[in-house]
Amino acid sequence: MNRPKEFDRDGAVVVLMDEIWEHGFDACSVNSMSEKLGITRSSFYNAFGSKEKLFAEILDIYSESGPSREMFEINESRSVLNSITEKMFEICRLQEQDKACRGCLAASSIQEIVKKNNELEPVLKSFFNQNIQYFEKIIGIAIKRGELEDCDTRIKALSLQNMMVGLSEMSKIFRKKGELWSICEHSLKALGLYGEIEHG
Amino acid sequence: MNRPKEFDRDGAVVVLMDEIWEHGFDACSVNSMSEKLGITRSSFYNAFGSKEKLFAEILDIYSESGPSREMFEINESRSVLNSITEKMFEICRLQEQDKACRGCLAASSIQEIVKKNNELEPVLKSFFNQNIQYFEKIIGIAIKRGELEDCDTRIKALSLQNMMVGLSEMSKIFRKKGELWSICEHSLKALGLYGEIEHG
DNA sequence: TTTATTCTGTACATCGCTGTACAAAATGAT
DNA sequence: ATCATTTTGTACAGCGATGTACAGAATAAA
Repeated sequence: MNRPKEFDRDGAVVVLMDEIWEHGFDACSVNSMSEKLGITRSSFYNAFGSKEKLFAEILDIYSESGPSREMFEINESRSVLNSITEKMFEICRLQEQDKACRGCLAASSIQEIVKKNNELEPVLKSFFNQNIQYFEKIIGIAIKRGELEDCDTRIKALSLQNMMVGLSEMSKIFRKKGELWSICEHSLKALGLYGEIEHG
Repeated sequence: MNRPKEFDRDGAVVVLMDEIWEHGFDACSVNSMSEKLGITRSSFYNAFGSKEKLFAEILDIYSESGPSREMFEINESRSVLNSITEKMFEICRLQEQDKACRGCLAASSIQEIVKKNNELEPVLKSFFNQNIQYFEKIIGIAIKRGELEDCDTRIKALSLQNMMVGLSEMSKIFRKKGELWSICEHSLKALGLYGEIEHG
C-alpha cells in the first residue's frame, strides 16, 4: 500500500536510547540522532514526531527493563528482601562496569527535564510514581510475610528510591571497585531491606 | 593605573551561580550569562577566562556555604548527630520551598560534567571527595563520643552522601509537603545518624 | 499502468553560540 | 598632557541547530 520504511524503527529507538543515555537529552540534537541513524531529519520527524515523543517512548521501554520488572518475579520460594538485594547487587555491578558512567537513565534526566521541559516533566514524574507504587507493593508483601517489621510503606519505598537515585549519581563519581556495593549493602541493611544473597 | 571594571565581579559570580544553579551548566551560554550581567562577551572572557574557570570559582564559593560549613560548628555542647540532623532538616526545608527545584548545585552538575567536561570533572570530583573526608571526620568524632556505634567511617560517610545526593534529585520530583523530610528522617534513623531536634 | 499513499532528500530562512582580533575608551601615574 | 595599562565594544567567520515545505521516490492496490 505504501512505501516501506527504509530503517528498522524499533531498532532505532534502542540505538537512540543508548545515545540519550550516554550523552543526555539536551546534548542529543535531532540533527545528531538522525545522523547516527543515517537518516535525514525529515525522516526523523516523520518516524518519531519530535524529540519529546521519542523520549517518552524510550522511557517506556526503559521502564520495561528497569528495576520493577525483574524484581516483580516474586514467588513463594524467594523472599522479597532477597529479590531487592539481588537486583541492587546487579545494578551496582552494571554501574561499576559501565565505563561511560551513565547511571540510571531516568535519574540522569531529572536535571534536564524538571522545570525545563513542560511536555516531558509529567512523563518523567509518572515514571517515578509508578516505581514508588511498585516498591510500596512489594514492601507491603514483605511485611505481610514477616520479612520486614511493620512500617509506613510509602516512606520506606521513598527511602529506597532515594537510595537508588543517589546511587545513580554516586556511581559517576566514586569508581573504586566494590565501593558502590558497600554503600548499597550498608544502606539496605540500615533500611531493613537486606536479604542475604550469593554473589560471585 | 588602569581602567576600573565597570561591574562588580564578586557580585557577578553570585548572580551567575544562581543562573547556573537554576538552568544548568550547559544551558548557560557565555552569551546568555554576559547578557544577564549586561556586559559583552569580551568582558566576560576578560573577567572570568572561560565558562569552566567560572564554574570552578562558583563551586568553590558553593562549598563554602555548603553542608560542610555549618555542620563543622561542632562543639562540646552539641552532639554530632544533632548537627547532622539539623542541617539535613534545613536542607529539606530549603528544597521544599525552592519553587525552581534546583536541588544541590554540585549533585545536579554531575550529569553534565562527568565524562563530558574533562576540565571540570576533576574539580567536581574533588568537591565530593572533600565532602566525604569531612563526613568521615565528624562520624569519627561521633563514634569517639559514643553517639554512634563503631563502624566503617568511610562507608557510613558514603552512605550519608548517597542519601544527600538522592535527596537533591528526589526533591525535584516529590513535592508533597513534608515528604522530603520524612524520607530524610527515616534514612537518618536507619543509618543511626539521627539526633533529636526541635523543628517549628 | 495508473493511482493513492507514504517515506525520503533537499532546501530554506532564521537563530544562537563560539573565540578571537582589533579598535576605542577610560583611567592612574609620571 | 602624555603614556602605559586595562577594560570594553564591535565585528568577524564559522558552525550547528531548528521546523517546515515541497518535490521526488518507492511501493501496493486497482
